[in-house]
Amino acid sequence: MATKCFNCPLQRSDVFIDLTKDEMRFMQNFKVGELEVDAGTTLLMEGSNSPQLYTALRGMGLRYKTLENGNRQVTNFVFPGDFIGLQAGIMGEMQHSVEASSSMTLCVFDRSELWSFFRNSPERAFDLTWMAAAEEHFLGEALASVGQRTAFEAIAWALCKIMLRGQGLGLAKDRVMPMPFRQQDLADALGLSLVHTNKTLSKLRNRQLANWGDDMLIVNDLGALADAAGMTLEPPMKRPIM
Amino acid sequence: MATKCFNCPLQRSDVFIDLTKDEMRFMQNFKVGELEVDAGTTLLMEGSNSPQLYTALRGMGLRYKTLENGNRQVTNFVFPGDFIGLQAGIMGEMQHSVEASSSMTLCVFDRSELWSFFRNSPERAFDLTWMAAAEEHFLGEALASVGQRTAFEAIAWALCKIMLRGQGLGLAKDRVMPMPFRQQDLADALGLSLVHTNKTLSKLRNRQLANWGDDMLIVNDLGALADAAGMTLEPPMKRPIM
DNA sequence: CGGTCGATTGACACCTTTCAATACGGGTGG
DNA sequence: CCACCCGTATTGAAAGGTGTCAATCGACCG
Repeated sequence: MATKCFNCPLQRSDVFIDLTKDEMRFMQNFKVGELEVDAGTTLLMEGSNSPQLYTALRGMGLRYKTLENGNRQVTNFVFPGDFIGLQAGIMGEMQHSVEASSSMTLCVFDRSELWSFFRNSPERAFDLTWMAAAEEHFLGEALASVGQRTAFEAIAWALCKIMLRGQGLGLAKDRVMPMPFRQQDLADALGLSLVHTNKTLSKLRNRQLANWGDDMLIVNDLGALADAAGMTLEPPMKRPIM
Repeated sequence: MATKCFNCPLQRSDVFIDLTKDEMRFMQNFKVGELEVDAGTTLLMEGSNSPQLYTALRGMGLRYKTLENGNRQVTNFVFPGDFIGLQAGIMGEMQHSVEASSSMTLCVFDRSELWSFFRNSPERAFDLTWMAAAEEHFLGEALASVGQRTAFEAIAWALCKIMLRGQGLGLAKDRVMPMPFRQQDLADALGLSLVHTNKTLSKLRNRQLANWGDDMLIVNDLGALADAAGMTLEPPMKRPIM
């Protein structure tokens, strides 16, 4: 039985902007169902023209591109509240693939209705643009990390970002949060080799900055980790949710 | 004397979607003036909350972020038709700086009017989202280049991208186009050192793939350059213009 | 004509990749 | 119940791409 929007568990998290009653009704109308997938499932393929859009409700995943030479670039990690398929909705087709890293629950929307956002709900249309701009912002930061940071700093940066998102969503209990990704995923996100990623992770572990293993990430001192990354900790902005 | 929108020189280029008469009127109303700047001028600063938005009419520039350690990451090059300030308009403040690399002419809009796009012109609001999604797409590609390509491939990729944009805009006459950037700019865009960038550029020159010097970029065989980059040449999508 | 900025080049250090091998846990079939 | 296999994590050694340091050069400019 699909969750009703006015009962959306994500709305309880305070990182999301509360929907008005009108918006809630509008979204409920837009929602066509719910999807449960196993870990490893590909949700959207690069180049696909999916008729469906999703909002992640539970679980985690990855966005990635595959290059001509077969290399893979992970462009972002997917967390609850993330909107999936915006590019397909706006530009016609996905520019990257999306895959589930853990089992996931997703809210399913009908892409053909996307236009009605712009016609009938300027606020929701604005939120859509906000999300695209936020993703642009994140990719800019990721680019700066991959381009300008050392492997050690980059990995610290990534783990810090992930922990911050987990905390905002209430996924992190007592400095520990689930992290169902593989080391290869992180390596592909930062443009590093698997071997070097592994060795750098153990260096972070030795220095007691971060401990990732058994699908769990433990960070005792987020400030120290941020220092190691050469970044400044900023409270995440409140964001809209679809 | 400011250019009138219905006389916009960019509309003559066929990479841009034609504006309808209504949209043209709407934009003309939104436009508050024209700005002429010298090379080296900073148009927007990271963190700033500028009351003005721009569309580049002539000239080129760069978008970049500055890291805590002082390193600079160039996130994109600015060409005519690019919209500048969208992030400030949507998210409240700029997440990157924008600087002119050559002298530039810019169309100036009033940021406070941005909301009227969503309220009064769903089509224009959609185009705004389209642009944000396109920038997201580009940053994903750039991330993949920096992360997964060798220095040689990455530079070939970047020069190829630049040449393609120049051709689309009619800036490239007979395989030659103006390129007012410094080698340091390209190095900062690709996460490479200046020295290595310089040596790689001369390698491209020796192999007759690309010749960049004296603010001019010459590419005789774009296909060969794309091959060297390990990328597939795709005709650029038609895009909206603000 | 000295001074600055960008481009160029050589030598050397080192961070990161690649290659290879081992270990460990979970699933599967005999 | 136990071999066997597969995916993932881990570790060591060696090769190599890229960064850093330093010096030179040409063009432009006050």
